[in-house]
Amino acid sequence: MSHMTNESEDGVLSKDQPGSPYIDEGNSGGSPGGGVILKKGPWTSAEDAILVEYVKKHGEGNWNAVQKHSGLFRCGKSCRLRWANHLRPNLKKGAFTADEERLIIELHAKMGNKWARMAAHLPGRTDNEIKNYWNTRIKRRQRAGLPLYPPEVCLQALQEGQSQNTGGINGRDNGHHDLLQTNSYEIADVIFDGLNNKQGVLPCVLELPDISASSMLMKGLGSSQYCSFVPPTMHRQKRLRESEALFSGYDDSGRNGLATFDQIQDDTYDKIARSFGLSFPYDPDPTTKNPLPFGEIQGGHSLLNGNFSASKPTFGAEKLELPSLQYPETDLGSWGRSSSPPPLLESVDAFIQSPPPTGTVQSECVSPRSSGLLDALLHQAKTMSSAKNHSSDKSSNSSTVTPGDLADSSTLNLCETEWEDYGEPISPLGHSASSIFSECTPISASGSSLDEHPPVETFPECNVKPEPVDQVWTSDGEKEISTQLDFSRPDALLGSDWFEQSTGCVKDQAIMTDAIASLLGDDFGNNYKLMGSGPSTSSQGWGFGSCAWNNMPAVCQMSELP
DNA sequence: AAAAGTTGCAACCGCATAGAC
DNA sequence: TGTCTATGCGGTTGCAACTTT
Repeated sequence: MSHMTNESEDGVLSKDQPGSPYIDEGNSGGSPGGGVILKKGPWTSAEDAILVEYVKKHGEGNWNAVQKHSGLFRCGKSCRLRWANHLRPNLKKGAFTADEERLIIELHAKMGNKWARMAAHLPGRTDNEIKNYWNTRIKRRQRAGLPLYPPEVCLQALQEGQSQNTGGINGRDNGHHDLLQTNSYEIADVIFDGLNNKQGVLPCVLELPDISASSMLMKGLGSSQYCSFVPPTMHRQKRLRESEALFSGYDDSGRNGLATFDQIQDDTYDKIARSFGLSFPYDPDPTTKNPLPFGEIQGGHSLLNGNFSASKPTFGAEKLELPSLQYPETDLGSWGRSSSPPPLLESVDAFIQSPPPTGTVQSECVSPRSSGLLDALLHQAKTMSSAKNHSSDKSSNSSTVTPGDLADSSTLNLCETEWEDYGEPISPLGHSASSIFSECTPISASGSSLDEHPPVETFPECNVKPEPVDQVWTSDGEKEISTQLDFSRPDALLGSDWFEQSTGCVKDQAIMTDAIASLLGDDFGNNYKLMGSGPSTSSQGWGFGSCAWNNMPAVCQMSELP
């Protein structure tokens, strides 16, 4: 959309008209004091022409000289912005393509709000354009109750992160190169997206002295972006429309599964979520209360702008980084090469192999602040795993509470408090992340698949009544997910072949199980009892897993023990 | 049909930072 | 070392277009 409404009014000062700068009456601004009054507001085509001409002659840069030499009454900053965002040659106009969208998502998962860096990967696109797109996307997805990142992105980050363990710290440098070839938004998108969003579970956010990962969680997962419910005040019709719009945003024939799944996920949400007994804003019952999702900041404008405003209170977090996987070129000394993303997992692995002395857990587990959300989650999960392992080792010998324990406890207490604060002591879902991960392989190995009913496990305390979903997803007639899937058993999904294929869960199960188990920690388990069952490695824990692995079908349910 | 509300985008501002001088 | 300039970024605003009431 253009704001060039004053085409007749050039808004430029002819070089032979010194001393009488044009000031757009409707957009007058500039500095009233001393010197030239600079024009603000929309650029006119005449101004554009002047700027283009100037750049042709003098090249880019030295923008403050533009005003002096061209007669443009625009500040250098404005000139630079105009040039960079609109006049620069080779700029790509029009809507983002599917591949570009996917790339943006992927890049954002890795970089966070590093728009310029993202733009570098998108030839012809500007940082501002990407930022606007992202903010718009966030708004749409929030309103539609969708997660910010497609699960595939999370999983890819996960896999990449883990591959770093063996592939070296440069493993992710090339992460974006194959983004455009990524064509794997498959059913997991539906399932995970749906589960994630509708469950709106983020009861627990780790709060470590180092705010990196936790802040990301606070601002990312903790925000409605990740645990988003549509505000209850939104009209259903509007939400539906927005969902349609959202879907249409991915609607592009020939596109991969991302479009397909995004297109149907709202319906799928309904089905899946209802099968979990979830209540979410689509509930037509006006009496239904939709408590704010965890992390939802009431009135938080930051949520709308999608930038996770650090200035907004987020569970007490201070000025925070965004939920990004930012890995600036600087400040990576401890991580090795500056050009590489922080080798989270290497570090964690090393950490696990060489547990720090008690009491140094947190300080030694400083999350690379430059890392992104997903990496941060990984990092935190594994860090906690290591910490827990260590502390549990110690606890076998002594009941001494270590600082690390204290941190965990406080964190978990926080979680508990937040559960209570939000008046939702019961997770809408019914399985623990740990159990999910722990069951991943066995179920797969035992042949549980989407084509068969998973064994109906007993969930003695489970409030969720399984409800068969008629059809989860159908795509081009090739991959039809069984209608018999018991979504109260997300492990059925996890154990399925497609899940294994799409997530690589089995491969990394041991690591993840351990990490998640730690996240679900024993401390937390003291307060909450896992409602699910299964050979969980941390059967008494709850909570963070389903949030940290927001895009995992971590299905948890908890109830507060007396 | 009109008013009110919403959305998307261009553009701006303030601040932080890097690099040149 | 300090200053200046360019750049990047988060946040915000204004407005036309669009949608809803």
